[in-house]
Amino acid sequence: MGRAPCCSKVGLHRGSWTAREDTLLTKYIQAHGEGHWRSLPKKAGLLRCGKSCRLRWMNYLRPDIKRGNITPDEDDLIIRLHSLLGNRWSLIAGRLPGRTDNEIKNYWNTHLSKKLRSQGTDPNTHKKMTEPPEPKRRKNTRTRTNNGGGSKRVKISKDQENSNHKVHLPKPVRVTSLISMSRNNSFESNTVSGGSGSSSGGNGETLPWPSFRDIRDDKVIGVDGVDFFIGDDQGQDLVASSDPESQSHMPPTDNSLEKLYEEYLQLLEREDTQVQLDSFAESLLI
DNA sequence: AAAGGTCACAACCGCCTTTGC
DNA sequence: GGCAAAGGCGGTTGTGACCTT
Repeated sequence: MGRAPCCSKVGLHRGSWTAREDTLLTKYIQAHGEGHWRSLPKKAGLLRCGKSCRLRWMNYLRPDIKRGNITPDEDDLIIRLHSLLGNRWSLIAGRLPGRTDNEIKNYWNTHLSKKLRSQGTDPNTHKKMTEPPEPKRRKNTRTRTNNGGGSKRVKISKDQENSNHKVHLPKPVRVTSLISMSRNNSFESNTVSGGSGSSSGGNGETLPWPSFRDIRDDKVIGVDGVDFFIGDDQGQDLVASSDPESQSHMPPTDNSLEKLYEEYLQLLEREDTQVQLDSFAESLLI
């Protein structure tokens, strides 16, 4: 039996959010905090589905969202993480402070998958494709202006595209300060094909990634002396964040990720890969 | 200048997981 | 243990700006 919809859709607004709706939602969350999404729209005076409110907040209105370019470093990290985690966008986003899963997912679909293909790499398997990449379709020199609404463009010259430096003008920051917010991320699944059954999950290939346990309780796990912070790290780049305690919750450095990734790759190259990876995974568990 | 195509991204949808009773 | 509500996730779609012809 199917579940009832999260809310009655009769009479609810859909589509793009207006500035007024954003303001209402922001002010309500400033006053009452996140959560109780189902009842939130009514209390906040919004004619929106609770899920829509949550999505709008998580992907756009949160103050800790990093606006602007995805840096080459982030670019590289996304590719690496995707090779390990597959289409687990929330997990990937969890390692990129200030970035949302939706943003990374979109960025992957529109930029990185094409980039990998152009390099002769299958974006699903991250393996070299036997066939040469399809000839490039015409490439636009286009203008993008991003003022926060819908799809706007920012000018990208051909030189910029070739040099792989995309230009994303900062999206407007609508909120200056808020009560501390955190996202719950979970590392509960250890396979790419696992998790949501509805997910096509890339190639369905099982990746022996360690089962990072639920990270709602912040944990630090160590591998060969390298500690990995597992937990709420979203506040790292918060401009408005002045909470020293939250600042102590630092995400892993790129170096630690690099090290973990290198170790993972080494295991993949060994003959007894599965056994090694299993023990590798176990070593990450507390 | 107009039409059609392309692209990027916000938002939606449906399913799964977690939580509380 | 079973059920329902709530939260969360990933895939997909809709929209509008920009580009090419």
